[in-house]
Amino acid sequence: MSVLRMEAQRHRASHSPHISLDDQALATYRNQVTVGDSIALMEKLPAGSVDVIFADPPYNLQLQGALQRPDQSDVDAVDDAWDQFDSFAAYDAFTSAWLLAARRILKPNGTLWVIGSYHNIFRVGASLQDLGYWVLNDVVWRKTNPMPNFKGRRFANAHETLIWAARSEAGKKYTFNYDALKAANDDVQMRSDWTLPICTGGERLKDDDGNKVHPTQKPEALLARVLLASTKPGDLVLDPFFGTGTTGAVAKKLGRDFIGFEREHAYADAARARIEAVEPVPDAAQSMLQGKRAQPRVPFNALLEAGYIMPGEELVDGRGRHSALVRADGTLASGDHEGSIHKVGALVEDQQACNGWTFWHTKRDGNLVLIDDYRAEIRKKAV
Amino acid sequence: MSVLRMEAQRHRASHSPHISLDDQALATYRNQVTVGDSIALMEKLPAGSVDVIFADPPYNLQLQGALQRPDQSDVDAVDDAWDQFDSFAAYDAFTSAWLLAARRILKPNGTLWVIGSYHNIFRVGASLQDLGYWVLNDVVWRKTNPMPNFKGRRFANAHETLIWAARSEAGKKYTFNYDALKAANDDVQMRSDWTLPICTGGERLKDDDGNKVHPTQKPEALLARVLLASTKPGDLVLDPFFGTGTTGAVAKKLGRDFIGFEREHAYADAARARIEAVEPVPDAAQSMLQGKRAQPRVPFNALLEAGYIMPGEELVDGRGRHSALVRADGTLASGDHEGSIHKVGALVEDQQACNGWTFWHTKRDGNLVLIDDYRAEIRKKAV
DNA sequence: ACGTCTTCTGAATCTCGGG
DNA sequence: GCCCGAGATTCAGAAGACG
Repeated sequence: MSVLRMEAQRHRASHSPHISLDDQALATYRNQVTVGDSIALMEKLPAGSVDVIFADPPYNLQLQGALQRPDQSDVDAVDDAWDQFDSFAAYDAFTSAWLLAARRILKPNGTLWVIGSYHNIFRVGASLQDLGYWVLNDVVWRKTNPMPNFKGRRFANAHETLIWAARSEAGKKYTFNYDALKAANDDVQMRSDWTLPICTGGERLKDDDGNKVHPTQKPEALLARVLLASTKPGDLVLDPFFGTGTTGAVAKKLGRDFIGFEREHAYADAARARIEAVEPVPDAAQSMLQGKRAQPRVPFNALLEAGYIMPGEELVDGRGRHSALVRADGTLASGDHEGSIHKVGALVEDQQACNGWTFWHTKRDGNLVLIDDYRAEIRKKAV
Repeated sequence: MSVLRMEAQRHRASHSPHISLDDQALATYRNQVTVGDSIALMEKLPAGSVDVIFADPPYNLQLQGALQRPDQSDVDAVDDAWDQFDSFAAYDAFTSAWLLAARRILKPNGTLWVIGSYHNIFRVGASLQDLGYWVLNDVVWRKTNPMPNFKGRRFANAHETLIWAARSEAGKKYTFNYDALKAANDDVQMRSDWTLPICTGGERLKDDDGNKVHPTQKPEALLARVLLASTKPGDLVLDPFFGTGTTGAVAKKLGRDFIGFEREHAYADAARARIEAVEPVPDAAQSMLQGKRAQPRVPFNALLEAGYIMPGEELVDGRGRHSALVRADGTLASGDHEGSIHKVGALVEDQQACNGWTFWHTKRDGNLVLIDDYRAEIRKKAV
């Protein structure tokens, strides 16, 4: 919505006797960032007035002590007060309350998005099902550059989960721009897993000291997919945990209206300044949707999983001077040496490094087959 | 476990008075597929007897007999909110019941895997958190070849979610083969998103008419990753919803023991035949890459005792910025600082911590030799 | 200007054995 | 259960430093 349209609407709302109280309430908050408690503010909005709600609620991370990287530097933890809850019960009560308030103001065919991690997303998902929302998809945001697991005790937490739900099972006429998404995705229908980098670089809001303004700012590309998938131009999008306003910035860029509720003045101020600077671009949709088509990484264990190589098989180098046993865990063993295809290659050759892909071969019908050839085949299939 | 070992164990269990009742119960079910109700069967197993549980529970709310109302009446397929809540409640009761039974038989440091989709995974996740399980990761199985969304009204459902949880927050010594996974993944740590094809082709069990035996047979590669990540060879893995026995087939192939519980005779029969045909990988290929944490500890003193380092000698760091005197008692002294190789390393570097093994060097013929190299030699001899 | 090397950082429930 | 001390642990990408 243009600034002119915004002004005109607010003018009507406050001056015309023909405008209902409901419309006035909506106009008060439309394209504004309002500081306050989300639930109390949502209760001021008329029922059935919002097309889409995007919510990035506190995750209830329950972090224990400090965490250090292997180089001894400190990890900047999300230790803010707003993420602290006494118990799962307290978190559930909070979750049900805001989901209930959100449901009242959603249009009958409106949809809700919530993002979370394993700390909270099961609570959120169960709550919204209990309240009558109808899950349409869970969507996985795969991070290209997640924070690693520094202590090597778990899988690297490389994704977050979004739930996309209709207001109710009856709300079957929700907006889903299937064809636009498909066209932007090289004519393949959009899947439930989205591969996107986290928010860094120039997009990340920093204060004067160079510190990040918000600990969990989401990338605009993520919000762009959400809005382009589930809203039409001119639709009204509410974000009850507005933070630094990624939802508002993307909404403005894509010609959608937004309502932002945020408890912290500092975040709200940053969001206002940020959105003010956003220029709506007519063709933003196309550019924002294009995902990167990186060559998929195929690790050695994919060859075992695909059946190209069997555990217990022997690999040899091109000149037949070295051999190694393929173990079921996807590692090699050769004499005293064990490790990845690269490490064992380096060890048997007594070199610092070795590209195992172009070093090791299988024996097939008396011929040597480079394992890199299998990788190429897997890549071909994976597209 | 070999067939011979299996037979021997069952023989002992039934004939020797020295075998406890608990051991007898375990031996009865070990490497067997047992038909019956999972919960009732789990209650027959001794507490704390299972290393890992993998569960692929039913989630179809309407069609499962287990999900009848308490009065045995069928849940009606009407879609009003009350009935929805009713069926969720029934599903939650079922979920809590099997998760509780599973938790009793898990070893204190055992872990649980559950796989599901957005229909049920939020219920499962919330339930297991409520019961005291401690979530370690949620893992996303990205399907390379998912079924498309035919109606074009949602995103293609291209993934399923696994939850990996410890029995409790206290169970910190769960098995996680970090180093093996990393080596098999081209020396990059394994992430929480796994890209694998669905179960098709020759792996998919078909009946005589060419129809698939089980509607949701999981790929063996998925189970292989689960077991390679969280079990050791010889561990005992329970699958309470065994289906056509992917868990058992992979367990046998990788040298793990399994217990399979399945309600349907047809699935159990198919699973038995399938597992019977499985050939375990050779023993040598079953051994897994062990990381540094698994290696025996070598005190610094051992280097002095073995004559690699002499008391009175000087150690230096790699960049030649610090030096320390080796004292006869195996401690270092550097300026005002004294203590272990680690403590003095940290003190001279003004860091919180330091791995002395990879910090200090001896000077030999003008070259620096890392003291960790001496440790490696001692470890090699100790074998 | 250009390429290379170094430094920094991101929603994180992040060690383990012995006394 | 607690406390203490040994010693193990990171990937991608942006930005800055340096030659």
